[in-house]
Amino acid sequence: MAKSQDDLCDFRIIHQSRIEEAKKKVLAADKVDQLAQLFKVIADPGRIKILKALEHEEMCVCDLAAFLEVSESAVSHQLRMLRQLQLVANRREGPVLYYSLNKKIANQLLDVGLKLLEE
Amino acid sequence: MAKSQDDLCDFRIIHQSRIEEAKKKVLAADKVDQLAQLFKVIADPGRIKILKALEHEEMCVCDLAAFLEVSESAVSHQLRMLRQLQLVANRREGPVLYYSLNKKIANQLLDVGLKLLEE
DNA sequence: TTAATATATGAACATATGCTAAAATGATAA
DNA sequence: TTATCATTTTAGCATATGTTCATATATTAA
Repeated sequence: MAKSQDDLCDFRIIHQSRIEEAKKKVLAADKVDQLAQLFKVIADPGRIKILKALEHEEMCVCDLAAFLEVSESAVSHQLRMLRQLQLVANRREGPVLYYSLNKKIANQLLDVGLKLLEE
Repeated sequence: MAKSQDDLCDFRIIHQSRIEEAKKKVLAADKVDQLAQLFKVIADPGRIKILKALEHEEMCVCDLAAFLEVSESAVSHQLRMLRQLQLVANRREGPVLYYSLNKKIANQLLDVGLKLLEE
């Protein structure tokens, strides 16, 4: 992992030392990508409303569709994203799937976001 | 704001009471949209790296471009988004703009996100 | 003033995202 | 078995996003 002037060919460098410092302290690339993915999943009004609604009690897909006033298919797509990151989990009761929060810290994320908006 | 069966025409309702509860407790629509916008801005590997880099010290556009290994124009576009939400601020010294964090709580958001990924 | 530097902006393009519609799955009841 | 219900999945399309390239702005130096 040699550092040389050659690495810099394309950039005007004003503060080489700051760049080195930043590179030393940067998060691992896969962590950054996972973080971005997480925020991308939360960055949607519908999915935010789902997380907030499930804070109170579990709900089935059909309930959530009525609550959000969108199609069940659309809700199902959104739930899949939340499921992939394990932010929600489901429980089957006959043909009905009940969704609930799987990571309370996800809603903490929403709360910190709200606090930021107030500042 | 009358509630009647007519409101339900498009949905099969399984748990009417849960839907009512969720509607009562839902965040204001504009808050939800602002939150989504905030997370959207943070939901990008480049912008996450910028916020993390600025945690240590202020940097100019050219430094950030070298650090991220993308064009200065691309960085500038990303900085604009961060600026619009006032997550970063800049200070001019001659022709050079130095960017710094404007809301530390933004990086708290990243930390909570990282914690969530560990769970 | 002109030229050079640092950054910002606008337009255009490629990719990603989120919805709808239709078909597929899984569970239950007849 | 067949039929039905709740949900998921696939495909297609419209919109959103992020980058590049070219141009514009702001500051400084000559």
